[in-house]
Amino acid sequence: MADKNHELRKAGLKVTLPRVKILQILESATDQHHLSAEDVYKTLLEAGEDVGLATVYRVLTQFESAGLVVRHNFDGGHAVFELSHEEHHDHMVCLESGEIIEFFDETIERRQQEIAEEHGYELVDHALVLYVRPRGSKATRQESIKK
Amino acid sequence: MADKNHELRKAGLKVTLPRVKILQILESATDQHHLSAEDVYKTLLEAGEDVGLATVYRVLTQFESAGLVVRHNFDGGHAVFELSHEEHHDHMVCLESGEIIEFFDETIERRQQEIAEEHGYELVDHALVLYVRPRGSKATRQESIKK
DNA sequence: TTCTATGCAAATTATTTGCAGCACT
DNA sequence: AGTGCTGCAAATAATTTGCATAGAA
Repeated sequence: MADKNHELRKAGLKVTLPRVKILQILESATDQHHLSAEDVYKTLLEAGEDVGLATVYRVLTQFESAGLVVRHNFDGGHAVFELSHEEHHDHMVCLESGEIIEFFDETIERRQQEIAEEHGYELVDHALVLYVRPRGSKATRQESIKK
Repeated sequence: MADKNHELRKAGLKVTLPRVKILQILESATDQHHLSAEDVYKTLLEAGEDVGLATVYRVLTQFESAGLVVRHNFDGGHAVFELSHEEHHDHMVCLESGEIIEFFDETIERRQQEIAEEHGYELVDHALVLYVRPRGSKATRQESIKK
């Protein structure tokens, strides 16, 4: 736990209850570690914490700047945040269950790099999301999960 | 032009002035054919047309359902629309100029397909955006264009 | 005439900001 | 006391919806 606090200090953020709690929530979200600000907020309320939604947004944004979390703008209006792993990865979203699967592919990574260069650019970042459905399902892109 | 009207009819949409105008705007946006609803709205106003912003959103959404346009949720809050080309392509966004470059890469397309399958899924759609900067530039992901 | 489509204003959703009070140094 | 942090409410930004009327078939 001194560990976690250190992460915050290192980021130039004071160790406060909301920040520690939010970090905990992000860490303990094992099954689905992509949470929206609203998700985090609800979890806090359920835990009996008295934290405002505005603070959740502020803290998540600070964490993002500090590199502690990554913000994703998948389709569907709201952003989701995940604790930043050391290793980069992309995402696959199941249109039927809303489940998010992570993957990493060396070939794709390399090609992206090359493509940017071929066009005279330098690759800074990228966002790749595969929208998929279980084999045989009829789920379409339109009916994306609103969750 | 009977051509365009036919496109609309084929989509089950009546040929009305707002729809025809919006289609024209999308077609004539040669240099940068990725327009936000607001962009389209402004262009209409400049052209002296009396069309409401709500209608622009409604029409663009209808066009999307009809497959006439594609909606992209790049970072930065607002969606952009482009006339759907027959051939699929992905996008590269220059963090410095905001310019959007299109590209297509067979290797990446194939790998995406394979990856979905390896995980037991069927690929329905995907979104790939490369955020790039001119060689030597210092532009970062954070300061993305707000345009 | 019969619906569909549109304009306008009000409603929503996601997120940000202003501000007065509290906390820690 | 000083500066950072927080909750709450009000402010934005993007997009959607309700409703009475104008327009296409």
